[in-house]
Amino acid sequence: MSVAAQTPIAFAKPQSGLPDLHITIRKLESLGDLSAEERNAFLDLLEKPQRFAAGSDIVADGSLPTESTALISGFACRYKLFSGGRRQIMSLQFGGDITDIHSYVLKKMDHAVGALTDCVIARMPHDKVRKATERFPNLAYIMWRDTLVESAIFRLWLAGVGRKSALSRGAHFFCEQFMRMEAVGLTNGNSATLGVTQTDISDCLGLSLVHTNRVLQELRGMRLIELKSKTLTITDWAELNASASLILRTSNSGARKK
Amino acid sequence: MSVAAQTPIAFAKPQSGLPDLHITIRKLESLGDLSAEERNAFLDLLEKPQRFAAGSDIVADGSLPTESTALISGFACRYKLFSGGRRQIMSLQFGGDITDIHSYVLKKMDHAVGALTDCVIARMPHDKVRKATERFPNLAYIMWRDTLVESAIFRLWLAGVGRKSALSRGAHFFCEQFMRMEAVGLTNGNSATLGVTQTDISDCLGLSLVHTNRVLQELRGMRLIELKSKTLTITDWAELNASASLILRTSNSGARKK
DNA sequence: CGGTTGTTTGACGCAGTTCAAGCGGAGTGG
DNA sequence: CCACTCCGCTTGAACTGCGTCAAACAACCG
Repeated sequence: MSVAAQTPIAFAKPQSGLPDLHITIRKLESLGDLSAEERNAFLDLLEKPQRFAAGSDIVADGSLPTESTALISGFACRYKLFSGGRRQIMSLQFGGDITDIHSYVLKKMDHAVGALTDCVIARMPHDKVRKATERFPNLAYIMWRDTLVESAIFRLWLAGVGRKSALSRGAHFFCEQFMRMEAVGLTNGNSATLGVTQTDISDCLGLSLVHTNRVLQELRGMRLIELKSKTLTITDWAELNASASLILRTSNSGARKK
Repeated sequence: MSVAAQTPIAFAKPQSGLPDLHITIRKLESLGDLSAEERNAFLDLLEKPQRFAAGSDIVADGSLPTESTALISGFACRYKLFSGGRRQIMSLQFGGDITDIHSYVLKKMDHAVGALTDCVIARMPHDKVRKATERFPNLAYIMWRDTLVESAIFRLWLAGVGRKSALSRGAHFFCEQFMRMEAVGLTNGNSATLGVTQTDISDCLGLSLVHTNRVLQELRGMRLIELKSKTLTITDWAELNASASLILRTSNSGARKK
């Protein structure tokens, strides 16, 4: 994850095998309505797709990008690396996610974006973004919305890591990923391809790998999910949801009882 | 914290004892430059200040506010309440903070904002916000920046709760609050008034009250901070900072060692 | 000065971590 | 087609940071 193994393949060849850029539009339209003009303006922002190898950084921590990035296919994550190699993943990203509008507004990255699987991305130069949002304020508004939704997800994760049991967090994680993937058409019935390892999941949940494995086994044992060879199936949505909000972890938190 | 004890005092009397609304401008200007026109336009958004009693909700979880809120004085927090009375605080807020531009963009609150001490707030009706941001796009841009900075803070907290020891988290917490308060002029040398209880801090850190108390004692014992009767003094800034990034908690996280 | 809210201390328990080792599948080279 | 090697998954056993329980103390306030 430390070495950027960027592979800016020149896609002279036709779109063969290349995922559809329109997944970004599906994502934006899940946040608000777009006119045909706005759709085209957004697609015009996207430059020629590039491939990134699993394990490489798409955006480095501390960098000052001059472009934002849309993820077209594959799985990436926002993460922060600590001394001793400890990693906390702050969000999972997949097709349609814009991985760093932040850099357009905040300039400097306070975390890295890494490819968990092989990824295809499309860059969006900041100056083109500025022009487009000036011409179509609604685009800026929808991107703002996007960052706020992500912010809400951070709050949920924070609350979970802070106050929920490992099992609840796991249940929540699968609910969330499945719903987000469904919104951009990456699911198939009750199943979806979740191309991440248990190691990655443990860094999402703030758990050790060993304990994450045990949580997964418990969720499987409860017949709430199936997860093998990267295929996630939600077996019992209602119960999974219920487990996600259960707080098994005890804590004499200070919230006033009254 | 559950019952809204709003006290919309009619401030017919002069501003006597009322804190200065300009603290909101200091906050915004810490994020970007404002023209005199923009400053005035923003101040015009603010309605007559209201008082909220400690323990009451300024914005309720799940509500659909038609106004955003600027905190003028006092301490508030974003929080989420779980079954069994467990609470996770997602951020501390004080003078100058805009507690819910979210509601302007996202409509529905996914968390509550509660007053930890007596507070004075000023509402900003959404329709006035819309007009002002249409007229002054830079205002919208700066508010977007504000939400993104907050988002970055959420990520830091998440990483801390997920992967750092209790002591590190505590050290980080005091660093962050002090720096943020300094940015709006709420500090006095190395000291600041932090009007929150240890119970509140424990819900920020995702720790139990008892353990939070022990962390505080350790930080005091290390001569990094002093904290009594609501006055926080940073005794050794460099060491406090160093402790904040130390990861004492062990974890066989999956981040690739290589 | 009594009631209420916030802080501190001690003893004990457990959820989750660490250490260590074995297993299976997928590639890769001979 | 087998041998070798990663890499990811699983399991067991011991350990510990932090939570829970319980109780006393301190500070504030009308």
